[in-house]
Amino acid sequence: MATIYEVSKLVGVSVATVSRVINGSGRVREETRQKVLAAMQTLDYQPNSIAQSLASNRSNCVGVLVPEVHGPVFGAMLSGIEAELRDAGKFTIFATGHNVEAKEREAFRFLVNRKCDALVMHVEALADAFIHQQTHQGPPLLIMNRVVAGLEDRCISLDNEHGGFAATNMLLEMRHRHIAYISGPLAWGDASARLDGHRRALNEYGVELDERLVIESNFHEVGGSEAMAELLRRNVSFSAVVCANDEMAAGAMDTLRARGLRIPDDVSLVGFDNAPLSRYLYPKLSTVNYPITDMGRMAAQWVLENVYGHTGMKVQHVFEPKLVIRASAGPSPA
Amino acid sequence: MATIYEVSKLVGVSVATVSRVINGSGRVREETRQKVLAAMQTLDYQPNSIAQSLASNRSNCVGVLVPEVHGPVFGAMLSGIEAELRDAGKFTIFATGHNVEAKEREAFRFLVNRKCDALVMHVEALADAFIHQQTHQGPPLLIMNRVVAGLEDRCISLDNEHGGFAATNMLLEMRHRHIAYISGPLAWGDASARLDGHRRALNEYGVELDERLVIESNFHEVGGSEAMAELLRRNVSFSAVVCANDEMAAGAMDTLRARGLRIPDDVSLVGFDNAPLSRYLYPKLSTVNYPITDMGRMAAQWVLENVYGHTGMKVQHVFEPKLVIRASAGPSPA
DNA sequence: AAGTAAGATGTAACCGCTTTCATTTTCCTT
DNA sequence: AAGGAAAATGAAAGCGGTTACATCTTACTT
Repeated sequence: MATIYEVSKLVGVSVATVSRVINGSGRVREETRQKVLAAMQTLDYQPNSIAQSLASNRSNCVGVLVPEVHGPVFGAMLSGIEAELRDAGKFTIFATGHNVEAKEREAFRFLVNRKCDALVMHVEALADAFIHQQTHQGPPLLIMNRVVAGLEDRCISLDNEHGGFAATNMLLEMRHRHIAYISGPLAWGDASARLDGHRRALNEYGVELDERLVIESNFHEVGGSEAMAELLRRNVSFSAVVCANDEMAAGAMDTLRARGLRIPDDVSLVGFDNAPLSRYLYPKLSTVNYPITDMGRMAAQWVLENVYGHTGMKVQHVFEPKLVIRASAGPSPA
Repeated sequence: MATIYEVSKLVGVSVATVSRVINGSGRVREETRQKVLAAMQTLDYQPNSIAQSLASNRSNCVGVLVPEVHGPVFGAMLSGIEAELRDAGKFTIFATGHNVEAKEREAFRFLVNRKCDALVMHVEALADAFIHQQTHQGPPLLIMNRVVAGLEDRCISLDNEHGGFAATNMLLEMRHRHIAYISGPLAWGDASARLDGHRRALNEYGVELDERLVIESNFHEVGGSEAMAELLRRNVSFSAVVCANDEMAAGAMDTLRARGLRIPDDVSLVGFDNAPLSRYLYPKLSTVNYPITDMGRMAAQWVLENVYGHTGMKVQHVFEPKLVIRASAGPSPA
């Protein structure tokens, strides 16, 4: 593969000049520029990006740290980030942390080591303190889906509380008054914020929350299924259930159906995330849209603006979730 | 951040020695090694991987070129690749090609440019000729989900024909004789291989294929839905349908339900891929498992063995799909 | 036409590491 | 104790770019 040196020799200029035309930096006479460009063509020259990185101390790589690569949420997020960055000629490297502190730490080091110019992180286990500390060294950090106090301008998140509110509010408007809630792990910020929204909605309607109708689960299908079974076992009547994500709603739906309960005739069901699966369920699941691809794209824009000096990016830090109304929720029979 | 130079100064040896202990290359007296290790600790030294790459002409990056980042198939594949590579301390960079030639070409250049040590590609639009040509230059290529003549040992693929056979065979064993088939774009190798399997199964049972029961669609949900509508319009009776992927099966299911047809009582349905959504459908979809995560992992192992000289990897080039029997297919009513 | 500032280009140090080859040490062998 | 092979280490030349600074050209200005 041709090097910058060969190009410079072919044109009869110094490597500095070639470098200038490659980067559009400094001034080069138009005539020279054309000659260099032509030589690059003939030699099929491509700058060695590793060498560029070493010399310029900039890798053109953005690291993305997610719990998992696949799955509706992270896949979509990665997708948004990659699309936006690649349009800008930047590379995306990723690593997974599985929401386990040790792994998140390791993945973090892994990416920092690679001299990523910035890191977009969706981490659950790493403490705020760790994040704060890292902002004083190493690459700029952008935190997804979590608000770290004092670093709000480096966070992109969903207004989970509002989403939880909207879900429950819709059911209340449909005259449901006995609404169960299957939550995610309350140690996680998003799960507890969603539940807070649920609480507020009930409160605004003057409906008292029956704690027996709230169950903490794990965001997984099986968890939702078991939670629903437990809910039925408690023998406290309810006409609707809010699940803190769609997967748990899928599990809950399974259990309801197995017990011969009809949806939405006997029980209305609302999920959260608007994951692809929500459209595949039968009946199709009413849910709260989580614009994760857009948020990924926004993360990329933040990086482009704050790290690569692009301008004209309008970064939005908090996204409002919107209701997606489908068939799984209907008016209260009572 | 500390450099190798500072470490060498602290210990009082040359950078060459430090480099040797970092890489475990060459011989270093145990005592010296310990001192170097200690110094690395105190300085919190981390080798600059960019510099390592430049000097060693090895980036420790593997490029992955997929049509999309998200979605059940590619997400899972990426996941398998990343997990395996990271355990080996390698980085994964990815880019998307959207099955469009120009984009695949661009993504390819993008990754090659980054000096990836190897490329794992799931491409549809790039011609065999292009791939052949690239094997003579640039990084080693591994092709996913496609068999390029003459490069079989650089391909990892699913035996799609066998999968198609298995799906139809199961229905035949359930005494179905009028089996419709909704195919993917026949220009794509996997789609046509699956249909070939269908043909062979019918043939082995001595059932003649009615061409009116075969429809070419696009692998998408809406396509499956429309294809099913068209199938019903043709007014050729059938008691079962094989869909070349689960998404189309989901669409087909929608249409069937809208027409008041019961599954599997009136029509049995079989999908392909065993994507997550297949479990969410109602009734749960019988399908053919596509072990894509394993295949991704295998791709990574191929790279580790053939590029990074790891040994003991057992690379399997062709994977056998297996039936996943669920509720959407039952015995023929006739 | 001389003086000068801006423009264009070149020189060479440097980025942080790997690796070849030469040199020095160590440890046997006899 | 001398000789020599093997082991350990060091010196220095890259890897392919970027960039500060120096130098040489141009094009004005008066």
